[in-house]
Amino acid sequence: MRLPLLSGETNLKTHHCGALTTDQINLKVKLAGWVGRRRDHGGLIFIDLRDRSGLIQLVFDQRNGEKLFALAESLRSEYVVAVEGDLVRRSAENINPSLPTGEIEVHVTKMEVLNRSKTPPFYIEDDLTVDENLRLRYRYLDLRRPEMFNRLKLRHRAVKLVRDYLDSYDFLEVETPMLTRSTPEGARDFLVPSRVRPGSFYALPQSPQLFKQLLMVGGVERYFQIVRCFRDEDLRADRQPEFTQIDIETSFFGSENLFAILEGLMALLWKEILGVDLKLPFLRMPYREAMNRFGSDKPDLRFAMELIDIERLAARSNFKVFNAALSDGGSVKGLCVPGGSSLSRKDLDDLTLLSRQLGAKGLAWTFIEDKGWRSPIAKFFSAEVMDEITEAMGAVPGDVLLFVADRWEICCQVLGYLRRHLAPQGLAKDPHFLWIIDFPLFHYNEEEKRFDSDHHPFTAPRGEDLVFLDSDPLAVRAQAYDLVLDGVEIGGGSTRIHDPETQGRIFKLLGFSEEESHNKFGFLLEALSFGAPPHGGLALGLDRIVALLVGDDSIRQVIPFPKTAAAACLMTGAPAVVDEKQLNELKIMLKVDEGDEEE
RNA sequence: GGAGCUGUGGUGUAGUCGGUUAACAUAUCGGCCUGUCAAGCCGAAGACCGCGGGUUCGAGUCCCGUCAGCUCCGCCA
Repeated sequence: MRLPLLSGETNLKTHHCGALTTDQINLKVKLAGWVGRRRDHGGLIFIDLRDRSGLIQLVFDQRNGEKLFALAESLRSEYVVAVEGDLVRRSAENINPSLPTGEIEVHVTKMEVLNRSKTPPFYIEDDLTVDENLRLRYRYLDLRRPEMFNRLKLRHRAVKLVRDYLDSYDFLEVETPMLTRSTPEGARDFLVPSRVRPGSFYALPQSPQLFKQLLMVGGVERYFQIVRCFRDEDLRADRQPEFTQIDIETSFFGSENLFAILEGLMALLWKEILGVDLKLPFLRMPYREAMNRFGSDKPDLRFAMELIDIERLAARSNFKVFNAALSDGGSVKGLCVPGGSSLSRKDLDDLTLLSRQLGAKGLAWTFIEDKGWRSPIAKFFSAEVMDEITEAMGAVPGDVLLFVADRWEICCQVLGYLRRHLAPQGLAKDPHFLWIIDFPLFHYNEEEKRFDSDHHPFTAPRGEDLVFLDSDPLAVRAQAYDLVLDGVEIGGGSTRIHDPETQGRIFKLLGFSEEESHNKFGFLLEALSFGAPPHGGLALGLDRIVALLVGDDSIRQVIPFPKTAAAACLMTGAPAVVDEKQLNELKIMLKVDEGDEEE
């Protein structure tokens, strides 16, 4: 690959190292990059010169000049050099078949050391096993590794595909504010103090939700944005305090069109980046079914192990735990672990403990053997019922059955967790996309003793469920949907409320007073009253999608400068104490004891 | 807020039942070496075992606390 902009006499590079091929043989080339491995044979030195494209072998021969050779001897790892030389074909016995540039090498005639380097704290090469602490502290060195550069590149390609694809459907990329106002509900906001109005704060957006709706009222019709979002909550492997969404909103579009557009986008990404053809359309599954069958609103469909309802059979037992759950209006559900006989008694105790921590009162279990059940609870069941349960759960000798009897939500949640926990190892990458639909509009918040939006307060209820809005809010289904891939929620969206009257009713149900609604969402209610079009959209988690495309478990791998689990940046030291002067300007006084502060 | 795992030369690891000199590889530095590509050979230097306290005649090892990283629960409209 020739670099047209870099071919002038004054430039350091005419080619990229890894892009050189036999086509350039006999050319004079100028290269620049980092010194990788150095193989010093005394009178002959080989250097792997690395740039973002890959590496090529440089050769220095003592017989071709002492001065240049002495300079080559002084090179160390990660020195930055510019060289000039002849690209030559290696003799047959010197070809390295494991290197893309293994048939060629550069006989250097001129070299300048552009910069020296301290000995790096870890090797700049792929497949390294080094403490993540170090990688994050020296992230710029970590990024020099080809593996990491390829992640950046793949992310760039994905984003470009998204932009071009949405552009081809007349979506317009529009920017929205980063300094906005804090809204109730949802995640904890990151706050930014106002200097001009002391005591007041901006919030960084958790998502551009309201702005994109206002863009619909503003007549944009098809909007998207690759946008940073901020949530001040505890981190996970797939959660960072700042992350990137592919944010989409449409007017006059309808959710069917939206599904089709999104499925097309996923198909494009998987085809262009992984060469995989996705089967369209994606499966759709109601929330209730996902919970009943898989105990999760983001089920991993790469393996079976479905939860089985055994309420009717449980009712025929003398097991008090089952009977009590049922008479309280709860459920009894089971999970069959194929080959579970390898679980030890301690494993089962651990699973029981885990179930308790997840909210269940306990975990019942039985081994399935040729003769039937081997279980502490076998005595509460007739032989007939035991056989019928075994059959209902599709169990064969060698399996273990796990049961939870509790409120329906607890049964689903706990067994769903155990299902994931006990999933077969080494599941192949096999994209099982699905839409989860028919989410409830609300859930009950035990702590606050009120209803919370399951999605967000701007989600439209399903028209036919509107009649329950006052009588039985929990029965109202939302026009909301999540996009799920192999157990990961990669996006979610909804049709929005577009009339101020319905929006007002929802705010009221959520426990906002008239004044509070007016105060915090007055601008939205007002906007809706000026001819808001029917609209809806969704947001995709870009980091998660890229991580899945790359095959990483953690989104830190695809974020160039991520935060640790304690939300710190090990490279810059953020967050950090600020100067007294800065606080004074903001009229902020810290409540922290002096002794607690660093510095 | 809670639970679990990890922390030993620059890096990756070993270190038994608590026992005296903390081992190995690699990187680093020096020497030899003209076809290596994880170059090779010879030599040198490099650790108060995350930090603090305790038990003990004696602690890398046991106990308590603490810090950092990771994973999970809570949390994440």
